[in-house]
Amino acid sequence: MISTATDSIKPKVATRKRLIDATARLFAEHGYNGLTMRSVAQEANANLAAANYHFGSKDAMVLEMLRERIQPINTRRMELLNQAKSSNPDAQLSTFTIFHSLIYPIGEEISKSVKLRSTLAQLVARTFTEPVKFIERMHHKFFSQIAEIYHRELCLSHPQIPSKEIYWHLHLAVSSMLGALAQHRRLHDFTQGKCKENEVAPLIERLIYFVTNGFEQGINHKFEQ
Amino acid sequence: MISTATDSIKPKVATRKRLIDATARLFAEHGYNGLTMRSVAQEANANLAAANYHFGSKDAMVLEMLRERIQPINTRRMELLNQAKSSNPDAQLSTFTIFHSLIYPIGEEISKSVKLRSTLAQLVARTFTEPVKFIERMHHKFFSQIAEIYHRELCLSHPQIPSKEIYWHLHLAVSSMLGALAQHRRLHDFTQGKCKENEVAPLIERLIYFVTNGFEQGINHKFEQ
DNA sequence: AGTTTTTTCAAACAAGCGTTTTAATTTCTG
DNA sequence: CAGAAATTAAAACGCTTGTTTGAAAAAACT
Repeated sequence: MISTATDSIKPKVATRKRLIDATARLFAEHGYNGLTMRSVAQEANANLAAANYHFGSKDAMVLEMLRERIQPINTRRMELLNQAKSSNPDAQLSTFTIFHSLIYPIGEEISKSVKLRSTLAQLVARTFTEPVKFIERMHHKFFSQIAEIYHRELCLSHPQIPSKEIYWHLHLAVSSMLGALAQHRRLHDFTQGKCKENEVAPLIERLIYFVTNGFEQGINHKFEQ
Repeated sequence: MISTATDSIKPKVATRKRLIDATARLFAEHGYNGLTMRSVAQEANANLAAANYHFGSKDAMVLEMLRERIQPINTRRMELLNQAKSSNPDAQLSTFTIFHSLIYPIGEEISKSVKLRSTLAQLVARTFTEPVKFIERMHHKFFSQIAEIYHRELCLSHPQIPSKEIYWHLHLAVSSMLGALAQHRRLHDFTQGKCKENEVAPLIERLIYFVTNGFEQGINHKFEQ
């Protein structure tokens, strides 16, 4: 299992990568319960037992796939956020800048690979809607900390707004982002063909403005309680 | 199967209702594939064969449950919309009024029954994210026509905005609504306990404002292409 | 080279799935 | 009340699921 001279765990085999890719595609399309070890093996041109050999179990395989797909997005988010902060160390970040750093990396990742195009949006979204227990735990581990980071950043930018109100509207903003990703594949049908699914950039651009405006107007509105 | 004197199909039995209720709860919690005939039977205190006897198949049972749960919401939407139009026959509807009629009925239905509270939001949302084919078809049949109605209404209220741009932002608004419903059960965790899940009214109220503002500001922004 | 480790492969396992069957029971009807 | 219809119940049907096994093949290493 250990490769050459380096002591890093790097199995170098192509089968493993093919399995991960197949897992990503099938998980995005059919969800956790709809993904079967046999379908993954077939899609990856691998033997049925290969998946269990490389990952140990179906759970472990799906988790590893999610880790590999989601980690780069979160890394990029922190990059953009820190970049914006360091370019203007004393000023507050604008709401737009904050949400841009949250949403834009997803668009980048979707556009990066044509093969992933109609897949990644749904993959990310599905991690939030899948009812399987262990995926919920994983989601908590992966996303709760960056949610806290964004909440803190938004509080700094809007010192006059109560923390709880920031929470409410950050929740709405994140929910909108996920909803838009999840529904993206329906865009063509929904709009009677007027908007094309492969228009990723226009969607991301409008989405960033949408949540920015919803957030900014919302926190300044007087709600009861 | 036919009851008393009326020739309407009304099986009068309580078992059928218990099965539908159990189906709704388990579908919302575990999705289509995670819902099993045996779990439904157990949850409903019925025999395994009862579900097949009453509905013929798992598919038919789930479809019937969805029909019974979603129909009232759509009916109420049309009620509110027509009510607003007839109270001011000559004036255009405000964006807020339109989205209020779209979103508010869901809050009503959620609050109506305490038992359904944490269920209906996720149930509606799940019909949009479930990857199962026949649910997608059903979804199309149920929602595409009312999507058209709302698109037409928004075009009437914003005659200067191109139809396509209305489509883009209606898509974002609907996606936000669904995302918020799907993520609602995570609200408590997400906000570190600051916002409670059982606060349905505050969520619905903020959601209506959120999408209204996102929509109105968005359609007036100059996007490329 | 030979030997050890890693990877593939076909076959089988028990468990859970939706559905069907057949009989017992309840409920309605005349 | 008797007979018919509707409903419930238990058991079994094939089929698919994730996982395991043990031998064959490939790759790596000294």
